[in-house]
Amino acid sequence: MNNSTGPQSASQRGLPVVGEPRPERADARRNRLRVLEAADRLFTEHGVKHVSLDAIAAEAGVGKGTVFRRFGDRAGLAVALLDEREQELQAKILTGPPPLGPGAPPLTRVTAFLDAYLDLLDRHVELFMDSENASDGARYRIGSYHLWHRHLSHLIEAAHPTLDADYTAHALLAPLAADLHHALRTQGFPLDRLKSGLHAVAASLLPVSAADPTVDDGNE
Amino acid sequence: MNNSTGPQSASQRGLPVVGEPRPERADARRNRLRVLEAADRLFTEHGVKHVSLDAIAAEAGVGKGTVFRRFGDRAGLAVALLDEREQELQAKILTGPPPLGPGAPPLTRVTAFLDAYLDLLDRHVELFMDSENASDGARYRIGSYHLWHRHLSHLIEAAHPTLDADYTAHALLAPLAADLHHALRTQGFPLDRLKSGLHAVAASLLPVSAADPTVDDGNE
DNA sequence: TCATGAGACGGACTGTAGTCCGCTAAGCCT
DNA sequence: AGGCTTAGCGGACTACAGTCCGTCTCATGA
Repeated sequence: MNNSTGPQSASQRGLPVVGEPRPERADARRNRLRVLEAADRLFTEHGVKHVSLDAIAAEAGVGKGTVFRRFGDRAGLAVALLDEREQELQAKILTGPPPLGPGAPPLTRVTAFLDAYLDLLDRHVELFMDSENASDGARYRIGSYHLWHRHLSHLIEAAHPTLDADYTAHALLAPLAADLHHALRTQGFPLDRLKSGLHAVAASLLPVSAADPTVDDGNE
Repeated sequence: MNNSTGPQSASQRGLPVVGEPRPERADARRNRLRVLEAADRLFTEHGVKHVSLDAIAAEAGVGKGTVFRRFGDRAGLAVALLDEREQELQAKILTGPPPLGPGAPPLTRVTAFLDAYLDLLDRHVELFMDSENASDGARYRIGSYHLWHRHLSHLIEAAHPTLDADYTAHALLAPLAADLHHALRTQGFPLDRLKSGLHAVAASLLPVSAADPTVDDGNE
């Protein structure tokens, strides 16, 4: 899944394509890459929330309109920057080896996903905050959110068919909100505590199957 | 608990006070009430997110600076408007009759709280969204969030001492984020489904005590 | 090669959040 | 009552997100 805005996609990634309406124009591609590089650079240097889109446009040597047409808004730009990192996790989930990938029992896969996501989130909190909060309800419109949701939903359904898997998946993703993560980390919660806390929640929701290893209860 | 910004409080609410540094000046009080009324009126009339703070200041007949000095930012104004409604719930929890108030077994009280909060949230989603998202991490700095958190944390601790009550309380509050609630309702989830979904999560986390009535599993 | 038009470009423009600071007046003290 | 201190006032100002639209360029096919 590719969350970047704009008519790019398979063709830009070297895949053979047939029905795609129109390939990305050369200048468009050049500018897209310039903007992403500039944003990456400035974000790293000054911290995500101290960089304005004007500054990014200037650094990239393009007009402001170009940035907005391409990425929609601040959230869209953050999403595009996170895309690559998230795709890695998405690939591991869909086709990688267990416990993230298919093959392991549900609770094990859920736990592995939560850990992997928390690691990713922790490494890029600021960017995640931008991507989730820059516009109202942005988090729930992003493609990757839907993918995480579908993944959890299937696992929950498999492990416990009488639960409302759809809702429960949302509830399990809710504590992964970038905002909350940032607040807790700032309050001094170590990452491991957040992990084991969430493990305990997941474990209590899903029955342990015979194949699941024993799961820590999340005590301190 | 009173979340409004500014030197108001007990003395304005008719309580006898001794050590409060300085009472609110008459003009300050007058303007504070004007702003709240104006905001309430405009929000109701045009929808929260279509009303600017300039417009509120104008409607209230005060300068923009006055609004900001008093409420800090957009989120602060929303918090002040929600304050009264939330205080009602807070009172019921602290001193009201069971199941919200003290006396009922933990899981029952948790469930009652979740229901009551969801009702409140559903009635004022837009205002809640403003109060939680208008500034980064605002939700976790609001006084009332801490109160809800402490409440759940105590109940969790009582029902299941080996859990990390502090973290688990955050995790249980996470699905109550205004943003998520709005997104799910917009997607067509009925309120009752959100309630029973959360009940199921709470019930699986906390052991049912002898005194708890049987709890519905949240199935569809 | 060149005419053509879809689509990209970019910067001026708008609207809003939030800041600042010189001015005003409330309330206390004599 | 009158002066004085101090909190409150308010609007001009800044900075930023996001829009708009006239201009320019790439890619195509004749």
